[in-house]
Amino acid sequence: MQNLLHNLNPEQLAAVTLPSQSALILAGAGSGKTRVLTTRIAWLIQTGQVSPAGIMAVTFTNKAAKEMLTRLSSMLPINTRGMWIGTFHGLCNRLLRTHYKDAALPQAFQILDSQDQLSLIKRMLKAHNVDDEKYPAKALMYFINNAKEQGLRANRLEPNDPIERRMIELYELYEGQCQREGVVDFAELLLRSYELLARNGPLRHHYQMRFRHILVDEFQDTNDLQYNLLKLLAGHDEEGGGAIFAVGDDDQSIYAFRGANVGNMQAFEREFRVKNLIKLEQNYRSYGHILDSANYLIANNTKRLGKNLRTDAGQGEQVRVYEASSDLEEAQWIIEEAKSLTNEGVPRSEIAILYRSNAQSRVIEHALFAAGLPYTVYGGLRYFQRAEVKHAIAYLQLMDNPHNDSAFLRVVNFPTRGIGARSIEQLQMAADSYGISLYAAVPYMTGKAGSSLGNFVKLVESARFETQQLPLPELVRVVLERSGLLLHYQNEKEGADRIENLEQMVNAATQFVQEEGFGQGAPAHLGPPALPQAGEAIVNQDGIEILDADAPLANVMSPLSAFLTHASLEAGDAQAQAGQDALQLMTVHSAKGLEFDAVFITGLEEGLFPHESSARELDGVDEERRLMYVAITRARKRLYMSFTQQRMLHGQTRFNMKSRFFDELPEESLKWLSPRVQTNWFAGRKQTTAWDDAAFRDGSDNKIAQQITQKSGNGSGWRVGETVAHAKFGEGVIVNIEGGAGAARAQINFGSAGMKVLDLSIAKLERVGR
DNA sequence: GTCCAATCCTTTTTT
DNA sequence: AGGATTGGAC
Repeated sequence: MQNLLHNLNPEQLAAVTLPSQSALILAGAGSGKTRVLTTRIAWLIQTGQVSPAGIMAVTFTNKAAKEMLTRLSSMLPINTRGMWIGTFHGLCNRLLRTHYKDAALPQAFQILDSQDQLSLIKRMLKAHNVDDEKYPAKALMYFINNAKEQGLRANRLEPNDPIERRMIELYELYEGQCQREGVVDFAELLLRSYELLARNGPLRHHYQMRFRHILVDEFQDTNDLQYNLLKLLAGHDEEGGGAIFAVGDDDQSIYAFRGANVGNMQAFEREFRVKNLIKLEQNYRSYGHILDSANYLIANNTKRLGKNLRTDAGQGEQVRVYEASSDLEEAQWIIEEAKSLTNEGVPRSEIAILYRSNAQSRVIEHALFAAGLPYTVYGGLRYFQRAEVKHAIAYLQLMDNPHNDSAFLRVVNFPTRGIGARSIEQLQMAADSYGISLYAAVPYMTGKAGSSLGNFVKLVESARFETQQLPLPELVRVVLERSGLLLHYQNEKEGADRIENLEQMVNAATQFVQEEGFGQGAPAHLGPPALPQAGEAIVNQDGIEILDADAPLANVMSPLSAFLTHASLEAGDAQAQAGQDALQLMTVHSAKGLEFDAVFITGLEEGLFPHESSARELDGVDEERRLMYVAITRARKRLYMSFTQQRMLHGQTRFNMKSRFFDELPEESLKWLSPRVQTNWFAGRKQTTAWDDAAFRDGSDNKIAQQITQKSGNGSGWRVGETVAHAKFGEGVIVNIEGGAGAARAQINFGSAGMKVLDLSIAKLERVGR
């Protein structure tokens, strides 16, 4: 115990040792949030207040869940298996697998990822001759997910207009289709679990009695359905429920765009009558100037619970700000700074380059590649999402649940086996008219189409038969062969990588079988044992005994089903081998939860960061500001910020003003880097276009700039890309200049004041020097 | 059934 | 610009 609690600061200690009541911990960035969560669990168990089985801890990412498990097992000499620690989706999956009958699901139900979900919707729209101009698949998907996240089924939605009426009908059709195929989407995992518990009193009561302590990480990211699920589990409206220990940071809520509701924090405080609100404001990560910047910036947001980070680490270095002339030059500057950091002894893996959107990485990657600097880009295509891996998975899915139409269509003619669009269309019609799956409709087909489809079915059947007794990794290997996938990619000229990815799957299966505790040689198809290990019996509505879902997955599903679930729920990090010494490139979103010695925040321009689309959304800029807050607080020792006068985006050159966020940072914490001497990077570059001219004039080399203005110049005395100030419109950036000397007019982007065309001989403009 | 050219679309991302 | 998707030609 002494060990457990020592080294905690007073607030952390208070949080860890709170009595068994619901509590809200406002944990600022770098304040030891994960430490508090895990120590709390360990303390509860060690002091005998709860058994491991009485603990449920929920996170949003698999990474966070794993981290928690690792830390816990280093603190306590206990088996973590009895505890429910995982993501919302992972835990719901476990619940539904155990109680699949009560949830009205087939035992081998499969999980659709977003890709599969979209393709199912597209297929459905086509089958019902829906005008996809009027009802785009993506819009419908958004509509459905949104409804589910609010806990609403189609029959509970009220249409406001004919379009919505149709959407609701389509939502209903979609649900029917999923049910027929035996598949569930991500939102469905949660909604089904919610409904299962809401409907089934004895079951709900059982879990309420079991989970005395529910701990929730990143509470600010919960959506309404997740919050309601928690309320149900904690028995909020009922007698004797458990306690929820919620940890979150309203300032780091950056997922509103996908349904997260920060309001859940206030709602939780109110509805659970939280007496224990503890703020963790001591930061152990960053130096003073960095924290001051973060605090100043976030103070511009109104609706906050209020929190200010502090540190004992001293002020440290100022934040370095750099204005580049173009995105290319920005990238070049980053490279030089990164090189000198490396020379100072900072490992490359401790240097992060952050950007608002993925599209920005290309320019930087290009420059890094040219400079020969090793780098890793986060957030690329994940392993289980690669086309060839999805194909192999589809074969496995068909073997486990042949009624999964998405899987069927993905591979029925891949590798090609002479089954064309025509045959598929006929099959589709047959399936629709009988109301059965494509696979089940194959026997109704006649003629040539019938025989080739029949052969495909035979292939799947025989693969299943042949692998009946094989353990999972062996099964995967056989399927790779029998499906013809390996052969197909062997004949393709760019296929080597794909083959490697496919063979990797055998390893993934081996590792999976070991980690999940399936018997080493257990046949992959074998269902769960008839008598699962000890678990309390529960009597359901119909008086039938069911089992508690505390058994390992091995007891509720076959190795194959479990592996497929794993593939959908944990798409697999693309950069599992990212350990090498490389610069870390990622979006600000994916940087959440990470920290680095040195951080570059790039592209700090109006329209990019804050992103232009945020202006249209309610509280959109506030969310962008929180995003910026997250970015700043990633840095331990050194922070860089950069912006550029011009940038290529979607094939067009844009001239942006520097981000408004610069005006919200404390001046004394910023160090505006003096313009550097021009490097010979520019040498030899053609100067034919206005863009190139502008690229030369970053203010760092005024002589050259003036010369060029005079030579090529429009004689107006102003140049494109320059920042100017106007008495009425404020600061703006010159986007274009038309006409010659004396009659020049400039198109100027005044940001919030809009785009204006001003006559340069009349308008009173001032240069804004930085 | 396959291949290539025209067309579309582009915020952030996890499960 | 670039990639993913779709439609038409063979």
